[in-house]
Amino acid sequence: MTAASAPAPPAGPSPDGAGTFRDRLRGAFATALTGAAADGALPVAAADIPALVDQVRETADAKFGDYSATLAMGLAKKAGRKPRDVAIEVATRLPTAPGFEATFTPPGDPVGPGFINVRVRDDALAAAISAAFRDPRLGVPKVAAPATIVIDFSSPNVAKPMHVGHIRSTVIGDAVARILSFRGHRIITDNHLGDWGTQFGMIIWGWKHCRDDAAFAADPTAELGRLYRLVRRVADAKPEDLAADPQAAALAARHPAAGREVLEETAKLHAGDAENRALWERFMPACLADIERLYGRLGVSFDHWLGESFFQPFLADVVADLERRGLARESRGATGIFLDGDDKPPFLVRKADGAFLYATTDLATIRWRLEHWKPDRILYVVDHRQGQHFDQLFKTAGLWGVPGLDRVALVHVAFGTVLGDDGKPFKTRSGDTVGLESLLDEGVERAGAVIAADEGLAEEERRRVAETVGIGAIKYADLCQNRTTDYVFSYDKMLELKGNTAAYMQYAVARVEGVLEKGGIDREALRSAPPAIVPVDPRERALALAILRFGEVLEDVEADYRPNLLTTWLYDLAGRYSAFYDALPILKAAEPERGSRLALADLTGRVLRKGLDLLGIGTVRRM
RNA sequence: GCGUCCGUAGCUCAAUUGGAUAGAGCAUCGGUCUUCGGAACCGAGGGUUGCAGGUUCGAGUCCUGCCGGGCGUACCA
Repeated sequence: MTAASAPAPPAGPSPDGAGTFRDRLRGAFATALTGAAADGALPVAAADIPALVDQVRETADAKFGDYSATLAMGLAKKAGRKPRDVAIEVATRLPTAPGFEATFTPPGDPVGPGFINVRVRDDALAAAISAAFRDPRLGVPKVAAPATIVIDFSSPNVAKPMHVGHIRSTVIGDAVARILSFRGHRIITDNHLGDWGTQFGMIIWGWKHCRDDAAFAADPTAELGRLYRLVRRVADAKPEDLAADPQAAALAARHPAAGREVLEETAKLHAGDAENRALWERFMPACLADIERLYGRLGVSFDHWLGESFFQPFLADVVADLERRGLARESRGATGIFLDGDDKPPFLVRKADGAFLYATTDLATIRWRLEHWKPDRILYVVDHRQGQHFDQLFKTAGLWGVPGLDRVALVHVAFGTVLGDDGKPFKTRSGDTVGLESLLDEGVERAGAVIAADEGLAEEERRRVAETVGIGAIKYADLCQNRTTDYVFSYDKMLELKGNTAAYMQYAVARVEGVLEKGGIDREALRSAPPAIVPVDPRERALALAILRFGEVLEDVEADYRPNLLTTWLYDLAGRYSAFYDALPILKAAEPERGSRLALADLTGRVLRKGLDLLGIGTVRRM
């Protein structure tokens, strides 16, 4: 079992015309290295070859060619030879690999300490663009070995309205699901709702002691959210909170044991108490309707909604099984697994009052998923602050001995916190957490103001465009950042029309639409009779090469579950298109350039749209 | 205290996981144009990558020690 990181995705390098350029080149390097090893020219074990060909990458600078290999430098030490000699040894064998010469120009002398630089042949580039142009997958190959991957994301606490804290898990998880699915994996998305924990004890206690029936009738989730916040203060009974909240202070004075009573309400719910169970069943539909409306607006959906309550029947057995195997034991009245010695905090699976914890649920969930879905990987798209929990969870699972655990990769896809411009967690001016709904509303409203300058849009269309641009901006701002770092939330930055933003990309798509519309081009006809591709200008070549990196980028995204690699590439692609479009006439050009450029423009538009779609971001024809 | 992540241009962030001269946007300054959508394109200035050592062909990235911060740390999730 791999707890910390994902297994390398199947590279599937093939030397013979299929796959991305990088795949083909890696295949050729594998052939060359295998040959060198067989001749005894280089000390290369077959098992080392995948890691070595991994060092074949896009060049940092176009002047070095299109792809570059750095493997000679590392190999030189093992071989006891000069890096340049090793590079020459490998490079001279490349042209003998099947299909190499049809796709690449033979590498020249190694550069610097031993870089092997390779350039794609222009005719191979043109052929690949033609193929991508006709391909519904836009030239992106499917993985050779599809995996079954469970993605656990969003997972809101249903007792309170969704807020800004849910956005990253939802947006990143959805994008990862879309990308891996397009890559050809079997994806199972599961919304592991928090629908059974102490938060329900709080709202049940609140319901019994301080509910507002009229408010509940008018807006159930708002009233439940109010109860949750209020009872939380009462139960925690922190002096500074109570000082700021007279109502909570009064309640706390009347109910000094509120904290214990909340836990008792939770325990009663878990024990099957009829009254609490009925309340839970009454609250749930309203909670679910609320969050489903938000998912609809975000364009996010799930295959399953197996929340904590679903796994409740299995929890006692999980603990019993852990005890039977000698993993879990009693301590201070609770039950836990001591993973790091007796003096370190254990991984608790049962509290002293007998109630179970989310650790218990997570273990039961793993077992259930293994039994029913037989996944190769389970991804948890969850806040980095829960890193320690997942360390302990994965460690415990590794010791557990449930069938299938030895061959599943459990991965915590962690992400940073959303901050306000003061560098602290994003809050409203009054210090409350920001509701997701109002966050989206403000984004859409501001987007509306930005696009208001366009005179040609009818009111109805303008609203639709504002929704697409506003929500796209919020999602993109999140996805374009390295997911492991915290990021500062700023409407002004995310709605910039230049730079690495959704609006810039959406605008690039709309410009492509504009050109084709202006030229009266029938895109279906264009695609059924594709024009010859003649990339004569360096800017055309750069654009074509970028388009064909789509599949490589998606592979890189999967390797570390990093959607920001996709946004970076999309921004680069849109920039190359702008440079191309600015410098070279399309409609006014003579054949064969006209047809070639029309095809490049159309293909760029489709690739940009597909790339944004894989991020869960929509596009518009006009904006 | 222990664990963990981070410190990169004035600001917000990248950097293909050890590769070639550390890149973008905003802001500042300058240029292009008889607009296929100028919401564009091209360019300039701006850096001792927190500090000090070390490892090697090569370090923002790995190791050690400091300085400064975020987060987590027994019965919430």
